[in-house]
Amino acid sequence: MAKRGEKTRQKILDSAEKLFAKRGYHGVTIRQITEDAKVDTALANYHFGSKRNLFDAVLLRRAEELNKVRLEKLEEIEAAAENGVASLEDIIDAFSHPLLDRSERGGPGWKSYFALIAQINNSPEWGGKLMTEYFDPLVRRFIAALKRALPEAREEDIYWSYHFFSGALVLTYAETGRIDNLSDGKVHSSDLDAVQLRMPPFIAAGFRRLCETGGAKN
Amino acid sequence: MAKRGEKTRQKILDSAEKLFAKRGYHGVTIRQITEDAKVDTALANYHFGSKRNLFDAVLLRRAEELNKVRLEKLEEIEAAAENGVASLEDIIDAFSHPLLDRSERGGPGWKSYFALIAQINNSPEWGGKLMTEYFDPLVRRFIAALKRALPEAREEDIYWSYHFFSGALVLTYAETGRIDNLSDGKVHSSDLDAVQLRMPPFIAAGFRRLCETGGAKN
DNA sequence: AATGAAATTCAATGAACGTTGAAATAAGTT
DNA sequence: AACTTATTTCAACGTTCATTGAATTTCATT
Repeated sequence: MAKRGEKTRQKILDSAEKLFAKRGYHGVTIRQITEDAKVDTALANYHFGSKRNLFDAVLLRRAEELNKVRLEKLEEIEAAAENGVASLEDIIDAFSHPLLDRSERGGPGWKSYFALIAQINNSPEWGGKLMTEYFDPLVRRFIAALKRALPEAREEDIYWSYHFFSGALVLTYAETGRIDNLSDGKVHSSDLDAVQLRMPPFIAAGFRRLCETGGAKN
Repeated sequence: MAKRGEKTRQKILDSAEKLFAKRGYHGVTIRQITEDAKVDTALANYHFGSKRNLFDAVLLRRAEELNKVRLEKLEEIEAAAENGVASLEDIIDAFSHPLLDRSERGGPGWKSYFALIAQINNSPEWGGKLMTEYFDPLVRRFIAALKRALPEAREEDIYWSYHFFSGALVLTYAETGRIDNLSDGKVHSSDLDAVQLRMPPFIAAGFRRLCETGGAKN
């Protein structure tokens, strides 16, 4: 049974997740993490080997569940479609709903996790490499579904459309509060239910405009 | 004449911009910056007071030009429209083109600057506060134009649509190379001309779907 | 050439960094 | 209860951090 130090491990992971999300990898020290977790400083290195390994462990912990549930959702809607080809709106929802739902209702750990992913995603230091490492297979599976939903589309238009979609989604779960300021409180970045309502139609319309009607030329 | 130390100041700003863009505020040291700029370590503090002030100076240097040219472009297209109401596509282009154009053709300094903005934008540490500080007045002006272009829209739909637009744009000039990986080289994140062609139709279609046709309910 | 302010160099500050090895403690196995 | 291994504690390692004060150099103006 590998359970003696498991509680400590999880406490360190929780604190690391929270603090990395707030200030980024370089903005947080091992001492801050272990102090927040109320464990000895040396335990972070004992359990994870190095600060960098701890960072990877934080990312990996929730990535697996996330990839699993998103894939299941995609397969589900494809199975429900009579011809096996899911609708654009359903694909977009299957891609984004598991994320927004966990950020909204999964507890503070999930919220921190997504805030961290949002930072990593837009940084040249981690963006290309880490995101590819953790999420590439799943994204490729979704892009295949998108291609089937838009059989006439040119490949580049699919990729750019996905890119726009991805940017909109990532900024959403970054939850920086910027839109709260801009709208003078009329809209709240934490209202992810409002996003779940609006993202599929918005993004699907963009996809169709770009991928169905000859795209950029019109 | 305030020019004796100006060359040094600019060299420090250039190196700071480059390195902050690569590794973020906390991931860069004053020593790395001054070494890259080939000036003495103490000069960063002499000219800028503190590391944090240097960071702000980097952000401010190009923000002013950026806000100026984007506002001019918006006023230009509004003046050209017969009723003073610019088209959705034109507004979107006026908002994004000055950024993408400078990132593509403005030299490495501009490219670094946008990469830095992309990181800041998605981080809770800086995102809400700094972006608001440097870009709020301009964005509010654009949102006013969007409201005129979509007179029947509900305000929340405008804000959320702008939010999606903003996320797509920011990820674009982050240029993390992720889409290069995903597309196996069929699409390049550095090909901002391809984005300029596709972003206005994609985003405009999303706006219309959300803001014209009753939005989320359909 | 002399003056004085601005700019630069140099050396050093105390604080904080990630990491480590040895000692102490806790828990599972015999 | 004795033994063994995993975990935790404690103190310290050497390095690097942002910042600073004093000395030196540079340069425009006399």
